[in-house]
Amino acid sequence: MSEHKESLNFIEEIIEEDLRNGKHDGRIHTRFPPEPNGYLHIGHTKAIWVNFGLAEKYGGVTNLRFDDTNPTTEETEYVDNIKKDIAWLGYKWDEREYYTSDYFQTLYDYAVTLIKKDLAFVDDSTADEIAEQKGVPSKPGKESPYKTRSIEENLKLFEGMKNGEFEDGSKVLRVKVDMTSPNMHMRDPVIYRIKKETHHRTGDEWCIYPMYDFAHGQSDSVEKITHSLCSLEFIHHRPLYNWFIEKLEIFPSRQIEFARMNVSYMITSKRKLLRLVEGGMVDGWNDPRMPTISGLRRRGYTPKSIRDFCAATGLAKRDNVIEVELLESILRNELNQDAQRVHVVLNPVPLVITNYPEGKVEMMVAKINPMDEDSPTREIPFSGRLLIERDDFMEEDPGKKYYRMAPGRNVRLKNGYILNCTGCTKDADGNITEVQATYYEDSRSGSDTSGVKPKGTMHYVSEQHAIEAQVNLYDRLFTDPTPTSHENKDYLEFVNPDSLKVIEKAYCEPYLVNAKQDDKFQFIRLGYFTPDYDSTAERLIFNRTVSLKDKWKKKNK
RNA sequence: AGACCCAUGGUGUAAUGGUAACACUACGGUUUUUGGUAUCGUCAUUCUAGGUUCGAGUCCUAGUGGGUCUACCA
Repeated sequence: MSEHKESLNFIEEIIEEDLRNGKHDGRIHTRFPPEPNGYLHIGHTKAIWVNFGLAEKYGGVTNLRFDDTNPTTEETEYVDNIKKDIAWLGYKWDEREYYTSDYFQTLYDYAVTLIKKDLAFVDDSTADEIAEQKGVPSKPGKESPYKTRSIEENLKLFEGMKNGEFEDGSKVLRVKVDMTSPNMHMRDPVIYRIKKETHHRTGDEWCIYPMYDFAHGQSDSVEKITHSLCSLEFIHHRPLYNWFIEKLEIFPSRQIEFARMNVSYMITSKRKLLRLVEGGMVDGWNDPRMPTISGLRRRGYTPKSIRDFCAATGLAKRDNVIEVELLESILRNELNQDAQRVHVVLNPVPLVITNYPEGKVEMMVAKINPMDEDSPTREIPFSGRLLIERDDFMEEDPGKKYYRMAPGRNVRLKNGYILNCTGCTKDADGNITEVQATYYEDSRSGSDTSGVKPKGTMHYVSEQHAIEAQVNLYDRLFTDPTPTSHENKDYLEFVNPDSLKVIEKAYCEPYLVNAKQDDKFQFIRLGYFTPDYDSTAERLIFNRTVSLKDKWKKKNK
């Protein structure tokens, strides 16, 4: 038996080595630390997958921690949405729901410790002055004139800051690291600032708030996080992260950075997404075209498809733009297995079967999901007057590569009969108002003895039995794979004007009256659809999740 | 400009010093009562130049290219 070695990503290798060395007694503990100031999007799913997924794989656990150190931007509403999104993705944090704001007292005490060790000082410089002191990376910075304050004075002033004795912006607490470091984050970074604002959880209890660098790593330590997995843009913070662990002598969590995931035709900048929402280009943060988790959910994406996508795209440190086609492929793959098949006609033209007995109705029995051996069946009404897609008929036969209806052509109706097209009727403007055909009586689906072998198969609905629905045809939001990468062009110029096409009246087979929220359908030959949040039994609304692959359409482009 | 990170088909990820693999895309077949699915095939002198080695995508050096950082945001 040969040992098949599973290939590991670089973080799994680190974890396995730690496990081999018995580090932290073999404990794996990660965290996902969103700031509750916006909605989660496709990019966040990677970080969620990494932190939750890796802990799960190695028998560890993951904390959900809200990094709420900035009262200006954070709101409880976001907390609730973030929890909903993560739960929907299928990850559990049980009772491990934490808030950095829970540690405000601990963090304050840590700061006092640093002051006592003469490693922190209160600085009266303005933000501009501090920036000036830090200078540029290529030249050493200048020391703050306040850096020489005594420990006692610093202690007193910091307490004063805490007690609200000073105005916003008048003082900050800084740590004494290294003003000559080429790493700007090491140039005596600010760790506390005054903000007399109401915090979503601590209210007015505090008026000083720790900065990211003095909150994140320390929270990791407090929670005994073993592996703090974050995206590459934090790599320059790591020396500081480790500096605090060393100086504070706290639990040595380890920060490991990976490349964030970018997806073509999507953007993830909060600010840029906000412009779409505010500009009315989309219908809110959960518009089915948005890359937000709530948008993807409304669009009909499944949690599994998103998790599988994260897994399929791997983990590394190089910049990447993953083609949406991969996401769509994974999605289609899942939906193909699970979706209920139905007949829906989006752009109808009546089809009259001239030799079909007047008033006759037959019920065609069809599998709901042909991919499933034991699929239950449904009944599709068939009659002499049907609706078919306008695109499925051509008055002039375009040649032998064409498989659909044209005068003289045979074509199979899925779950129906084989037809021979005889012609069409047009109105005064030349628009086709009706297509005519005859049917082969012995060609019924399932008991076809006609011997006729048509090349094409089409879907239909019986006109008198059809139910109406609104159908939203969503397409990608941008016409360019990387809309924000163009120096001279605003990304809004690439907003796809055809990203939504609303079909007010589509015609569905009766089976769809029972469509429920979260149901996944394949409209045969058209694509995958799911009921919109606003869909009701009285007024059905379907969103297109993704179209079917269509070689024919592609060929004819 | 300095420091840091990165460099494998169109895209993404593998190959853990032993002759480039997998998935997606694209293109071309076969099958098919969804132009879907399934299935078969085609698409790379591993950024460049030196070096170490019997042997280098992998290790070393230099170069080139791309990214990141220079917030009282996270």
